[in-house]
Amino acid sequence: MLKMMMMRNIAAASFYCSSRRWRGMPCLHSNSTLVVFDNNYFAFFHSQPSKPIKSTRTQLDQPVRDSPKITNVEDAFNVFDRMLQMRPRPSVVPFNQILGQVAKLKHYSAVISLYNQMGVSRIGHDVYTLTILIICYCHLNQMGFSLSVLGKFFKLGLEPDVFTFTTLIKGFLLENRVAEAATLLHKMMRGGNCQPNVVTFGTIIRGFCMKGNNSAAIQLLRKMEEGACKPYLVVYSTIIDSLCKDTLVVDALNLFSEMMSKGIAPNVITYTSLIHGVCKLGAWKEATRLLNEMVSKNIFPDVFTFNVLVDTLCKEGMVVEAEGVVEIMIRRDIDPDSVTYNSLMDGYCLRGEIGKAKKVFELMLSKGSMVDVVSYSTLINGYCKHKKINKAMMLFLDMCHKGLVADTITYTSLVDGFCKVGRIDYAQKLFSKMQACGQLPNVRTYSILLDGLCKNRQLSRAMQLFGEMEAKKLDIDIVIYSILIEGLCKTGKIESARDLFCGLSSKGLQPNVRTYNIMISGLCIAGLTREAENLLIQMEEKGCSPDGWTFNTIIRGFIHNKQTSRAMVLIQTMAEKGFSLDASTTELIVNLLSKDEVDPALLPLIKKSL
DNA sequence: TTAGGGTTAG
Repeated sequence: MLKMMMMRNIAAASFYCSSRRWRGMPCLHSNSTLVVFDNNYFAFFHSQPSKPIKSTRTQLDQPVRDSPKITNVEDAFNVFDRMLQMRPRPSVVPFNQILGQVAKLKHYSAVISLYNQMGVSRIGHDVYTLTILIICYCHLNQMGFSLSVLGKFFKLGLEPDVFTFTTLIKGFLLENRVAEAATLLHKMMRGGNCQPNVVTFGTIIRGFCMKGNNSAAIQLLRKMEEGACKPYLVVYSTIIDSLCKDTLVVDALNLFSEMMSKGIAPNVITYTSLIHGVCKLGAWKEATRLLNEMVSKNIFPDVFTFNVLVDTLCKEGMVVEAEGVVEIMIRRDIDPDSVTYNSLMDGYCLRGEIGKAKKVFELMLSKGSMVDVVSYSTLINGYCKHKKINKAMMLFLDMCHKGLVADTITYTSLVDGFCKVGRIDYAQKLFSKMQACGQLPNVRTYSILLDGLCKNRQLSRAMQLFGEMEAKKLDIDIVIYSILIEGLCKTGKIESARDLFCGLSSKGLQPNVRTYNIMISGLCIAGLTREAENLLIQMEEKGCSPDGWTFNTIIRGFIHNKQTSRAMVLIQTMAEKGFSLDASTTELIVNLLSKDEVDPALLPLIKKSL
């Protein structure tokens, strides 16, 4: 209902956005028309001032000395070449500016290439050049090279500054090298002439957040508050975002209030994190409130905010509504980007509407350089999920021809696709190929291949793969154990399955409802219905609520083991808990009724449970 | 001219 309310607001807002009145008036919030629905005000879509008209002048039309804003790598290389041909040569500063702008576009390898060209053309380096180079190596997870650039500083008699060290700390944290990051921080603090600043501490706080250690992040925030290096918006926003990602939205909102009470004003990034957090919890009313609140402060949603809305709607199956949001973006002169379209494609794939997803993909292709690895992976995943492995492989080859590098997620989707069509040998080959191509399988990849092997009754290979995961010290989760327990149960190895199940707590893992259901099903198949029923009691005692599947499995177990009266007792319990008989259990009961094996007095109960 | 926060895929 709340979702529908939100969508009606969006739809209403869309109407006003397209009206002549709105288009002619880049209005302020105070002048805007409010869209009212159940006391919610959804004004932001038609209160945001229009963006200025884009200049048609290309980057190359502008003189180098104006420090042109680079918007793509091709322009960067062109401007760079022109500068190299200039006589006298420009100083190192404009070269640094180009390197910096390309780094901001996240084309780190291109920066390294430009840097090498500077060396060939005998253009000197300074602290800026080398720091930008370190940034690039850090983002490419090549800390070894970053540290060798640090060596260049000393060789050239240059002194690294707080920017250099902060970047190196970030690089260490990105590679999970926490101890080295801490050592560098302590060296800075002891050194005297290059003290860490608010960005350094912000970087460390983000490192804690990335590791899921919100309490350490908050502890450091408190220390900053006590000291001279006061936290500001970015630091608070970092923690607010991390709390939202961990679904600790109440804590995030409390920190948000605390931040504002200290006079620190939020911006669109802070609000987008909060909106994302509440959307993930399905708290649409709260999302609407936050959207209206930000607009009331003249903070307007940007492409990130809209993408959060589009993606959440798509994940909820509301792709038509998501398309509506995209239309609103376009009217608001906010260009949908590849993230927007990738979310839409995934939304269509989730609904099984691959044709529509393909149309979005073709639209992206027609727009030029919009299709990326995620776009291909999304569509590949859509085909794989619907057992169209040949189409998925065609796309995979196409992306390789275009020079796009398939990542772990792309390969994982394809491994899943091959497993789904029973071509387990191909799945295993692809699993090896991805590693040969430098893409490491993660826990998800392993879980998919393990499941494929178990479902194809290749249990010994599955156990071998599990051993590989243990040897690699991967973070083996309950999903992996559930797959193995199911594989053991289905091959009649109930003892081994029971051992694995009972050993979960010693590994610090809690079975979830799926794990219980698998074990209960295994016990029923083995005729151990009493033990299955005990497990039902045990799971409830441990706070894991059974679902309809749990009850139906045990009821079928009772019927198969000719324990009809016990089945009827459980049907009663199930009905009291609000669950129904599923199709296969119903079929068994109808069969019993036809053979007069059920007391007619129980008929009303059975009817009630259907 | 260099460092820190928000969006997508399994």
